[in-house]
Amino acid sequence: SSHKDLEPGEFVAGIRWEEERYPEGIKWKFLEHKGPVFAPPYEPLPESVKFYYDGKVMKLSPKAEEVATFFAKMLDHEYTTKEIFRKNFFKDWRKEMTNEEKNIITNLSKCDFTQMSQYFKAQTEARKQMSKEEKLKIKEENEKLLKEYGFCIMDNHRERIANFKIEPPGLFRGRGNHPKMGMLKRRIMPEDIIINCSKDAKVPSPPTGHKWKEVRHDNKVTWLVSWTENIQGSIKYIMLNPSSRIKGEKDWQKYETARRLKKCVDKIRNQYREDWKSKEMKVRQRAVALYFIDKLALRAGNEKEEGETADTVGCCSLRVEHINLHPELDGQEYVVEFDFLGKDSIRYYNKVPVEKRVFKNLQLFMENKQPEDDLFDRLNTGILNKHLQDLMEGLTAKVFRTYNASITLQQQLKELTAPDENIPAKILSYNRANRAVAILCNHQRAPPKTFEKSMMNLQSKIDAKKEQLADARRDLKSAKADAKVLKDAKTKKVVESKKKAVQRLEEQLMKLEVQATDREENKQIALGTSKLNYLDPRITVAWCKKWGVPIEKIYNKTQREKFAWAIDMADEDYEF
DNA sequence: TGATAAGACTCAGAAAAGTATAC
DNA sequence: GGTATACTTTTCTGAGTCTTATC
Repeated sequence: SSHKDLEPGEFVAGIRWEEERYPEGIKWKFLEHKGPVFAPPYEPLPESVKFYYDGKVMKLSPKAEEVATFFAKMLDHEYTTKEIFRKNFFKDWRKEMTNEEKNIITNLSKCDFTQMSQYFKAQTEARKQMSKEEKLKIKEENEKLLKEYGFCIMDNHRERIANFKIEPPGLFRGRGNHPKMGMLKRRIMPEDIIINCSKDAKVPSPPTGHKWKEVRHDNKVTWLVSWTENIQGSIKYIMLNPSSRIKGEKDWQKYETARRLKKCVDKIRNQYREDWKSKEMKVRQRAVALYFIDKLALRAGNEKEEGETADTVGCCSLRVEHINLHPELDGQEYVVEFDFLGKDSIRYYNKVPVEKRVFKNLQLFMENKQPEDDLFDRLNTGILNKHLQDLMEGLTAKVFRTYNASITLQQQLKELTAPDENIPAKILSYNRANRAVAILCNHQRAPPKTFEKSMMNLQSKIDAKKEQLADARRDLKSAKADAKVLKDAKTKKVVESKKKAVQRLEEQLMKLEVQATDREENKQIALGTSKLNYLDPRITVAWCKKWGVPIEKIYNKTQREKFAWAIDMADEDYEF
């Protein structure tokens, strides 16, 4: 099928993600589902598991006990030692205590949760030791639950729901230095739940003895269920899986917007370079910020309410303290040194040579400011995006990330793929291209705990393989010598088989070495996020087709489901 | 009407669960 | 051939972006 140049939503018979157009803003006509699955009720601890306060056994009321178990389960984790975590936890825990408990338990440090903690560890261990039959039984129950609650009907399709289970109560763990860490995430009840479905659908029934907060029929949104969470007061949603029509189509649209940017990006770049010279400070700031977003793939950087979240920034919210200007550094002129915490408190550290004009502008923006002042004091994401909207319909700051990620993949694949390499080497090239994007987008991960060890294991495998290969070569050599003397069919055959053995070992060795390189280069880099969210999957599909690499080598089952639209659509000459 | 808050959606890495491989 | 370990996939839910509603 060659309909690669269709616009999103354009009609092609028989292909589900191109099936139907809706009027502006309408997301569906029919929606029916069974509602959410609630967290299992709290099971009180056995009598034998004791809690001690100030060295003395103390029986806790069920509510206080439940919250105590949340803490006990996290005892091994670093954040139970953090001041803020402990303070927040203790404050919320006390709210769940009876008056009597409140009078006794006044100091968290005097609480001894070790028995609880050991009890849960033993339970985890027991779960691992379960018999095959018991494990199978649990698996079957999960499948039954998925079958009943994990799907919905949206228009003419049965679609997988992403998160049909309600988040269980527990202690909030933010990322980085979150001021609310340790607070109690309360149990969500049917009375908190808003159900969204179509008027002609069967409304899901709430658990016996309960009522929904509300049932609404809003086909301008895609969610099925929502509730308000108690830590930040924000709304949580149950939505569809990425394999669904509604998500797939949106994903496609995202990449089409990025492709439209490709057509006008040169013009936009010229424009912001002009704007570096503007008389208006606001315009200059906008132009420098946009330059960063384009060149460095920074996020937009919305304002955040102070004290409500970890202190992280994006481009527009950068502060003076986050950059350092070096007129000269390591033989390069006009270097900007970035050091700040971005989304999820992941550190962004980069030394970037910039154009003189950008450098001079930054000096100007920083004049007479304190470290904690905004670098771009005349700019925010609203102003920036409004400007971008004028440059291209649908253009916002994040489109630059998508565009630069995808174009980088395409370029890198072109550059790195050697036509006569074998499949494993091709896959290494793909991973390297993917890695270039992950580095651009600053997608990092904590090095795996067993990284050093697993590297050493791999190295010893390589060494062993090298020895095998040396042996095989020696054998081949002596077989050849024999053949030279004897010249009979039998010895010739032996030479052939020894040759094959050497070849096979060479291939195996090469595969291992490739694996080692790949793993080493990947130590602190997370490839998943870019693969899933930034790279136009059609580039990958085309590359696989062009070089005969099976798509399964690049995308696993879930990823193939998510990118089904692209796998169907792109042929080998697709260009982003 | 424009600033702000609420709402809806995408994107994020850690951890748990599942599977393959080594021993 | 069974079990421990390593590696991969899935789940989880927090943290962003951007749009829409509200005062």
